[in-house]
Amino acid sequence: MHDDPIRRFRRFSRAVTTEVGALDASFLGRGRPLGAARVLNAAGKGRREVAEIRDYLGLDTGLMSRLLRSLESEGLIKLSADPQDARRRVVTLTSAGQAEFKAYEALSDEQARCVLERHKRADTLLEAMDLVATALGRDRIELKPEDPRAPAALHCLGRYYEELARRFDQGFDVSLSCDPEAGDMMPPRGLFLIAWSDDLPVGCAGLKGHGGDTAEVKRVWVAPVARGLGLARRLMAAIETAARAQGVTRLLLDTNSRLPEAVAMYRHSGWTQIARFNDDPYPDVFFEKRL
Amino acid sequence: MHDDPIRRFRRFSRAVTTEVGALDASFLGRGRPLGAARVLNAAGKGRREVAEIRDYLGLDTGLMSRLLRSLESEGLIKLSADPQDARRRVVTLTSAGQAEFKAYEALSDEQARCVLERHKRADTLLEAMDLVATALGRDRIELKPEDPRAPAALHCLGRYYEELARRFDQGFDVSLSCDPEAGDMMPPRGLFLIAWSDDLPVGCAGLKGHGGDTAEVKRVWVAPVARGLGLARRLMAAIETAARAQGVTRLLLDTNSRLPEAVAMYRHSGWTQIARFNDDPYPDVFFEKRL
DNA sequence: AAATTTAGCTGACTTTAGTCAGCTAAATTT
DNA sequence: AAATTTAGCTGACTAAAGTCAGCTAAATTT
Repeated sequence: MHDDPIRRFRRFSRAVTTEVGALDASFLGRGRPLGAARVLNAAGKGRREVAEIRDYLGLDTGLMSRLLRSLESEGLIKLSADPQDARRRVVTLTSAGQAEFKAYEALSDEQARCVLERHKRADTLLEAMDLVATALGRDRIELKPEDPRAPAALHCLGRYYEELARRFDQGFDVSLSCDPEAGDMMPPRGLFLIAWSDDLPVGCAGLKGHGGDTAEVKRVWVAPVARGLGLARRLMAAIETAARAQGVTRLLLDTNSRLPEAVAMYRHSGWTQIARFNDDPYPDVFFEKRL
Repeated sequence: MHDDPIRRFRRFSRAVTTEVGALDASFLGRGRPLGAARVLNAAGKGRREVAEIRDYLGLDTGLMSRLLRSLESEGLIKLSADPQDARRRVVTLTSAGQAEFKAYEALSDEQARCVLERHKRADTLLEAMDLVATALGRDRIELKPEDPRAPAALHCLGRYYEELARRFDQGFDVSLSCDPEAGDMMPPRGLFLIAWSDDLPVGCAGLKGHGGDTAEVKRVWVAPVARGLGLARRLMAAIETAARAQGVTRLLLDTNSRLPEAVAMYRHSGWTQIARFNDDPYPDVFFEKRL
């Protein structure tokens, strides 16, 4: 009875409605209705086009217009015409607006700090929060190309290497493995994709090409908090699509029998096991796929 | 940067505001404003006194009165005077009200089911949800006396025994240990407390007395999802207070060195290690505390 | 018994959110 | 160049939520 999944889920909903709802309500402390505060925050976070903000917050054009007017009359924002298309309008925060935005940010940060500081096991709590947030937002996970040397990419790769080191008996040292050149994992020869759940990178996959009709899939990784959401398949499918678009007809990849989930996934996704095709010391299972 | 705790906490807040907020909005599908629906739900869940519901939902008397009026005119509730105090009013659901309440429950259940069914690792997700919900609601955790044979008590004890079985090399079989009689852990001789986080039991502790001035603390357990919140100390303090009130001047307890957190906690809470005082095969560390 | 407190009701009010039709002006299509 | 589409604004509206003063009647205190 106390293990009933539905009951547990609903308990969770109640808890976050109460607690996170209370956090939201604190925005009212700055003497501005929530709607206006949300618009100011969206603008502060870099959403500059009126249509974009309206869309993001799901507002009617009339309501949006009035909210902008009220922020404008408070002297927090300035509206100007988009130079490309004078019908569209662009929001800019005035310095007072910047300050007000920062005040909201500080409020949120402070609340987060309050909750986290009281916890002896903040790391466990955050891990759980990441997992829940990723699961709830699964339909909004986006795959975006990235430079494999960008911070988010290095974050993913670092986690990936750490995990390999934990899984392999002999550990893992990337300098002993054949680490692709960044240029080989970027257009036009290749690609490096990151899966974003909101602002957290939760997975990656690389396509290493050299312009020929064979390319290699590398660095397929899904964060522990994002497993079970079918993200690896989604990343693989995107990589394959990109490979096809780049004229690749044969894909290769190497992996290791200590990663049985990965091996099983490849087997179930149309990959054929083949003989070793490189002398990298880490992999012991090799696959190919004809596109 | 992607590991910044505050950033991660705020990502969680955004995710639940979006997702759980969307679940709430579905209540509007039944053609009733959210306020009225919330009152109906509170009444359906057993909150019968108007003041209690008003307090729970944080409503003004005027607003509450109007919401009750609207539910009454819909034929969903009946209001009557409290027999003890005719100023107070009591809400009763009519059969139409019961049906409507059940429809809301079914809606919530269905939403929970939808989210959970899509997840391959629903158990991991629920574990994380329990942890987050317990952490966020930590200030609302309540200790309540319970019959040690009640379902919630058996739930806690079962989890406790499972954990002992995992921790002890030789496993744990409660029938080989000295399992207290239920009557010894109930007033007036003893006590059995459960820590409730909303409707989930997340900890327990027993006081086993026999009417004399010595009593024993038994079955102190905190659910993994509730650890790090200081619950064990809170339970112990409540047990000690109850023991004092029952005229106990000396408390005993036995534990095991395979539970080092527990041993450390007792040491830091004024307990003194003493020699073995029973022949139970499982404990190997013994404590006493003079009250 | 009188005074005070408490629980709830009512009317009059405000704020916030949101909808909708019709408008202007710029951009795009024909 | 005319017609159409698009982006946003405005006025007039509604619904929901919430506030507040003043009221009644029951209960409690003095």
